Amino acid sequence: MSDAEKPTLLVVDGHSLAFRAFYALPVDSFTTRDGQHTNAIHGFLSMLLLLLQNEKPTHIAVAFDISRFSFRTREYPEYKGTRGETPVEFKGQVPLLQDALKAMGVRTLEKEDYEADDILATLAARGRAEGYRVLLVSGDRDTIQLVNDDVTLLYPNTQGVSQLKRYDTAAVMERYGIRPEQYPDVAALVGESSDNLIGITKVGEKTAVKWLGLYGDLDGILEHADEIKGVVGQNLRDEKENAIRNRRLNRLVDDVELDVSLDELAAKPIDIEAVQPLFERLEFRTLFERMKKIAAGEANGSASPSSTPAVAAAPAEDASPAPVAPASRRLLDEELAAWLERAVAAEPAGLGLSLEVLDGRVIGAGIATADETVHLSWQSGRSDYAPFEAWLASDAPKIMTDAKPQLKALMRSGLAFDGLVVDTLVAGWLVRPILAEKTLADLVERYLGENVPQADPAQLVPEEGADAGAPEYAWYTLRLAPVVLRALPETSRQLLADIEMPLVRVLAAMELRGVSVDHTELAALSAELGARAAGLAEAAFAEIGREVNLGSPKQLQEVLFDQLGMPKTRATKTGYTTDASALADLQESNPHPFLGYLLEHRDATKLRQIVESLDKSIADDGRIHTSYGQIGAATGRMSSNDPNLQNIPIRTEDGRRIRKAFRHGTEYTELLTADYSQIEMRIMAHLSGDPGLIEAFNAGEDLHRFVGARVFSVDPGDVTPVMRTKVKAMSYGLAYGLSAFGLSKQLRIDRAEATQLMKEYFERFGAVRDYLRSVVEQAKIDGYTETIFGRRRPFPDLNSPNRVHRENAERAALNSPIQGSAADIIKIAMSRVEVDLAERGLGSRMLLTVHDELIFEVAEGESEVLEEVVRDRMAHAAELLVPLDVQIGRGANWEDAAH
DNA sequence: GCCGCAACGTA
DNA sequence: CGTACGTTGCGGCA
Repeated sequence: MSDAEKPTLLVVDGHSLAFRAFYALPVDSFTTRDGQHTNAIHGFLSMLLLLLQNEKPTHIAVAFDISRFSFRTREYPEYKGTRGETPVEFKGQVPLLQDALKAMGVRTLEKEDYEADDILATLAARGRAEGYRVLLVSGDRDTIQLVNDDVTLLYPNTQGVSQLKRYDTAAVMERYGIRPEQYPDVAALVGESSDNLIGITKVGEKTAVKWLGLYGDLDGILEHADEIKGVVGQNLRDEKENAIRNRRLNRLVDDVELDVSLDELAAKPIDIEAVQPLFERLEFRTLFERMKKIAAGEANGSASPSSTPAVAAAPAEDASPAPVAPASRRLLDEELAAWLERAVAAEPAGLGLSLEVLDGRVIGAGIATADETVHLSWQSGRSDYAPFEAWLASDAPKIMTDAKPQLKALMRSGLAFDGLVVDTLVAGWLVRPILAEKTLADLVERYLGENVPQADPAQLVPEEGADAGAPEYAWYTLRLAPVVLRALPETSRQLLADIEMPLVRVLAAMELRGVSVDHTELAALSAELGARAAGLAEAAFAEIGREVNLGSPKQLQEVLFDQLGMPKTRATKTGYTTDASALADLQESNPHPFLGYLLEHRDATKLRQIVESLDKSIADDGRIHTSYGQIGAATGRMSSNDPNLQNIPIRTEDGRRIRKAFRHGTEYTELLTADYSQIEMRIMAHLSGDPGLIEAFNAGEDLHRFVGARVFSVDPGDVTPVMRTKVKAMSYGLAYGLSAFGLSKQLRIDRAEATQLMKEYFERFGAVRDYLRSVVEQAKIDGYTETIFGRRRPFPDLNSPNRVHRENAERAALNSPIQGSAADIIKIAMSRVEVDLAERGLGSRMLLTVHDELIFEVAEGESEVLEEVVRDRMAHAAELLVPLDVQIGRGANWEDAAH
């Protein structure tokens, strides 16, 4: 019998697919008038209808888990133990889904003590034996083992359930490099965090696959475990029981007793009348229409396979050929002027622009409309390019990709620029602030589904007359913009236009300015720290009678735990931690001079590293030019790199000496620093509306004293330093999702006291707790959090069955609106300050930003006016329920300028 | 030479 | 068992 003649058995893992649908679809769009959530049902049925339409199964079953307990949990209670409670919003949908399936004539199956996957395995085996083509649909990777010539797995991708990836034997081999039946061996070695199965340390998919290639299967690998060298070999020998257990648990049972025959699973024609009342109740109008069509089609007996597969093989094969950038022309003078005028009129949303940069200077440009591109070279002082320069300087809208380095080149080349309306890279980051696309080619692939020919960056040297990439980049950029913008919610578009786009040139200017750093001072400090570190190392070696590499955690572990016999510290992936807090604990329990020397040595070498790297970063102009990452941080913050100027030490005396080396340039009289005090707490007061916290800020009293007075029920004057420290730690920890455990550890108080402190705190500031809870709740529903200015951050892990992942996501989620809103605010302030300084014609300039702090270089006689501008612009960047307080200091260097 | 990890600096 | 980053050196692997 040929495949086409075989009957097709479709078996769906109901729970796993409905669960995926639950998280893939926004719950608020799928709630009936009487409040019943239907997103899981809708997503599931929508997928099922597609499958019915396209796969034309002759037999269908949907398998469900009865509970989270099965023979596996009896055998290994921790199995799937990290999975949290199923959300009630989901649970309530399962019976309705089962009702809907019944009404559709689809048989549902469940079996006490087994998981749905075992039912899949059983039906797959039976189907195969009885000559069926079997299609399995499951979101559980364990089902990969069931794939063979007759059995195909359809696996949902991360986006949801409407797109299923088809895994036949070849696809499994391509994706994993192994045969399907070997998959459980890989999973057993690697572990499966969602099932709470721990694998062999340091063994990932690659290693596991390599071993399988060498030894065939898990048994073979274990037999030859002695031959495997290195740490991983030892890990395998030490932890082989894990792998054996995992393999036992991930083997699906393919002979579950089911009181149903395959014949009984024969697909019945959909009885529209039976389905109608339920679909009406669920308010599934379009779904009902689709179903009617399918039912009608079935009645017509159409059996030919559909030409539109619901199941996407990797890339679409029938896609029309990707459009190619129009050939570029070279234009000058009047021609160029005329073209630009036409182009600007033709593309009211903006022209695509890509600049060619060599050694930091502009040497050419590509400009694009939808169907034309122009390529031009540029040299300073040539009149031919006047129209181009005028266009650049005008506010005619321009669309770029990764504009910042190009704007820097423009600035260096003395070209005025205005009118940046979209940077597709920044826009793409707003769409996906985590894992954002990093290059034009990434963006084109994701949003246009095309490949940029020749992925060379635009900065390559173009031969005069040769076809460089700039016109093509400009053209792709132009086409990208509307697609990326469409992916942005309205609030984010506002954010892009009002905050991010103006910021691009501000950051470019700051990078160009750099900050003056005194090499002599750094060199002296480095030498001093080096000498100190050497002395400390000597002393440390003398204590243990040998020389080790103090920078090697591994060697330190030998010293501490083997040689000195100290108690083991907290475990890490590779052994036991030797971090500073652990060493401090050891020093308390097992005092030893070695520990003290080691800690001091760490401090000295760390500082020296920082000093050295800063020193190396000083450019010829005597200044350090950091780069700001506008699209680095998922919360919306900027980052700083090459070098990172946002982590210059401040807490220790030696650290502060580094800040002394950051000073004003020769044309300037001093540095000015301005920072927001307690901005995150203020944002929390605003977002939570907590009356107590709002009062605290409006009272103008020391925040921690005020809060301490409330929490400990004493007068503000009677708040002791200890009390103040405690509430301060609590307040700061709040925004990070601090637990009682973490609080107790940080304050070195016992758990009970920490719990009590939190209780007292929340009794006085209950709205804060309510707010933090609501952030997480809302994010679970929406799938993202939002800042005051509408910046969104998605949280796919918030509903992860893995507890560790989920709780991490929860803390990140509750922190995100706070940290992100602070970022929004300082970004607004930066742009406004920059504009204001320019408009007033001041010579003072903004150099650095460190999250809630801005550092300026003060021009002669501008001290007061600068302070006024900065304070005003920062304080009024946002109007919150509490005032934004700005602290300003001035001094010859960064340290002295701190207040 | 690349990579993951531990450690540690800042807000 | 506290969020967000970037940088460094070590050690294992190729």
